[in-house]
Amino acid sequence: MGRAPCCDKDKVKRGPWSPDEDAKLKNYLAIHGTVGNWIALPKKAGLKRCGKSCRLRWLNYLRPDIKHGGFTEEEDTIICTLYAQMGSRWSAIASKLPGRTDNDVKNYWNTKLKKNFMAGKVGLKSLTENDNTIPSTPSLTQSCNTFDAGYGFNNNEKNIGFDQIHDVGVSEIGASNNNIDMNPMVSMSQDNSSIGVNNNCDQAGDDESLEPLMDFGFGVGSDFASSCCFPEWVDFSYADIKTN
DNA sequence: AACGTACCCAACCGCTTTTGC
DNA sequence: GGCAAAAGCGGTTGGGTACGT
Repeated sequence: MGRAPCCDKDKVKRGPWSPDEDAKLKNYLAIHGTVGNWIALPKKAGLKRCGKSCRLRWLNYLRPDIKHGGFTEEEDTIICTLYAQMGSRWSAIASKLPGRTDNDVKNYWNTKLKKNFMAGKVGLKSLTENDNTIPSTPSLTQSCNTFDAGYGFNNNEKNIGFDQIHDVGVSEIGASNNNIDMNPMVSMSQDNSSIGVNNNCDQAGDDESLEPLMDFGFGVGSDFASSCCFPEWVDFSYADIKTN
């Protein structure tokens, strides 16, 4: 038994919205506002639509503050930066882009931006002390500074390439995980789609000792690994952490 | 011109989270 | 605190269009 459907699919219209339906929805919301019950809205507004469909149509298309044009380079950079930091949390990413919806950002990423990102055509934004663009997050890794502590990376260096962190030993991982406090190794998975932490308590190089730490959710090609860089402030605390 | 393929994006689906009783 | 309903969210689908052969 699944969850009960939110509406009777036989009695509601589906598919693309007509200009007439858009007008009805807009008019209703102009008078009554968006605060209220979306499930009851279609009936009140004279629409044969599911409430969820009405909500989505309003949020993704009809809202007056929606931007309908193409994305700017600045927006590209912000999306890539935030994606690297928090993964596919599209609503959170969209909230940093005025006028953009989560659906917009998601579609744009999946169809265009991901490819450009992989190809290294889109850079990542560097974080400064006063940069409010990026939400503050608990840090799993201290990123560049951590690397810097033991391995002499220049603190002013903005970018660390995947090829640089491939199999590089680090002196400390920011998270307090007792299993990885003995000189862990950070390694890329074979397809470069994830980073694992190798607990040095086990024999180095033993695949079974590789603790998956981070999964990017996309198969990063070797081109990407060698061409793409992450700035020092990027942490991956929001990335999916797989357990065995 | 006809066909196949790739791309774009609106909309849907269903799971998770939040809210109200 | 428990439950149900509503809202929020991310993944996926499908129709339309552009482009290449």
